[in-house]
Amino acid sequence: MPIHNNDIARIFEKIADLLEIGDANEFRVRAYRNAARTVNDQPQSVAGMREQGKDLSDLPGIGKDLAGKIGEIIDTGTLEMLEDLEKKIPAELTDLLTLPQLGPKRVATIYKELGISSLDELREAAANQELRKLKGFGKKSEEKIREELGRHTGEEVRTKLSEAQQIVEPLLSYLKQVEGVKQIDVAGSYRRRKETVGDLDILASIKSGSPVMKYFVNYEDVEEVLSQGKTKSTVRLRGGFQVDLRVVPQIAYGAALHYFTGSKEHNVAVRQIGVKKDLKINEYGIFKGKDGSEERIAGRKEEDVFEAVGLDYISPELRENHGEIEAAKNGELPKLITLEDIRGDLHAHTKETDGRSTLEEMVEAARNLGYSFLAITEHSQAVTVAKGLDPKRLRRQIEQIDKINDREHGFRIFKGIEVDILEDGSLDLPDDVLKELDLTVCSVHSKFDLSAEKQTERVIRAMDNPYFNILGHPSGRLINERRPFEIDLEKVMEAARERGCALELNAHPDRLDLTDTHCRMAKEIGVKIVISTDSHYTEELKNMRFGIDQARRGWLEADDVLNTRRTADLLKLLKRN
DNA sequence: GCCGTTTTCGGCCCGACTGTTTTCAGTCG
Repeated sequence: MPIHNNDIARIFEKIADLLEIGDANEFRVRAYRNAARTVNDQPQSVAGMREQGKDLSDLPGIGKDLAGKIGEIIDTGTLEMLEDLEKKIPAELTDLLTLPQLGPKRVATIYKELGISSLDELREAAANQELRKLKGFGKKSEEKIREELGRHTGEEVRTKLSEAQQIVEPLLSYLKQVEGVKQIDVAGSYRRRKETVGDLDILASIKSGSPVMKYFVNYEDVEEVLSQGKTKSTVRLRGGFQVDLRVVPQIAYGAALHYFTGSKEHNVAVRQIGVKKDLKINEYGIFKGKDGSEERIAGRKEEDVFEAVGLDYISPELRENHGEIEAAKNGELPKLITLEDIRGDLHAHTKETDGRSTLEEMVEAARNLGYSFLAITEHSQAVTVAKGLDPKRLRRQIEQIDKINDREHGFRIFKGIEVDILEDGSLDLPDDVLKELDLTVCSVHSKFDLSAEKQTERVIRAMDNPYFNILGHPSGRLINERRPFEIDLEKVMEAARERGCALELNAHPDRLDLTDTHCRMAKEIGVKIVISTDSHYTEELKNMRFGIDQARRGWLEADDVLNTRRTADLLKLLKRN
């Protein structure tokens, strides 16, 4: 069985949890967590890297010891150290850590004093009022734990960015209207435009006496106030979404915005540079000098933070400590793509198949977005549930588009198709109809369960067809719903570059397929990307924004993306020889 | 357990809020 990066990461996380419950050195614990993150963030399989003879201890936070442990996991599927740990501390105890209120210290107490190691036992003990007798616990803690056990599902839920946006926007405009609110922003992973967000961090600066905290905890969607202070409150909204509001003085707003935007790893790295320059950086500003004689030197603007440590301004999307700090130091940050760079959309459906808008409506909507082109790419015949097009119906659509194009000025409808890649790697429509099109989006919609080797072969064989232009939603994943299918995207990207094919970054917020790390891999390999919405009705064309977010997280520039080109240049690029 | 132009030992980011305390530990981000 191949060992995936997240198999390794999970083992390291488990070790970190168990070590922490066992009261190990906190930095040793952190080393395991860092390693888990590093491994998870690799776009390539770490097992594959090792097979190619790469030295894993070159990876950040992986030293000789952890490189050896990774090797052991790859070879044996497990780790002796973990098994030894589990002999001393029940592995189940880590389930208890998933409850808010319970950290390693209290879990250890519960285990030592009451012999409890599972959620069920904990539920019983809470019901029998045994927890409140423990040192460091009381009636309130016990009640909270009981409550949390009631709602506990066992799985971490991260909300899709698009859903978070629907929650944030009304809340933000509500808070903006409160008297004395000067500045307000959403920070955290939402501001970094991560594809999913855990909870929301809102930051505000106010005139003294502003009742913003009171308004916040009384917002109509608040289900429970989890904590409330002068500068920080936390609430849970109906539906379970957790929101923090932090209030900081205007003079520290920039420092706080940087601090709360994160990521944590990025912040730590920036602070470390600060420490070397004898600077203390926290959410209140940037301070020079030793304890006791500190002098604030900046913090009003976010730019101040970067300037103080000698870095170019780093866009929130890049702040993951994935090399952006080094790039900023050397003036080598990418000039990230923006929504304004996009000249059109290359993946859209209409009523003719499974869409909900007509061709004319889609074209009008695209024009209203300021686009110069829109590709109509219906499903092909294999996708029967979507009434996919056979050659005859596709030819009829081609004629229809030609007619509209004849009377359109300054706008071009591209004749396209989203053609299925069949199991044997052939395309679902014959070449003699594909050659009449401006472009093809080629997608896998069936046989998701092939081995990585077979799936990779299937897709690359499809690319051998000279009419293959763009690989649609390359991994097939649906966020929180369907895992990506097994495929070696590195090989696929190399094959695509050699053949002059592009990969789609599907901008639909449920897909966002490619991931940010894969976008970056594409850039490094030198294969071009197309950002498309896969719209099924006019309103969805606006999802381009989420694709741009993801592309920026993947370090993409306008030049890396084909649908930033002028119509004529793009048509030329799409012709393969 | 990692890391290094303060380099092989000794650091490793730092503050708010809560509950249980009676001056602070634990949790969280």
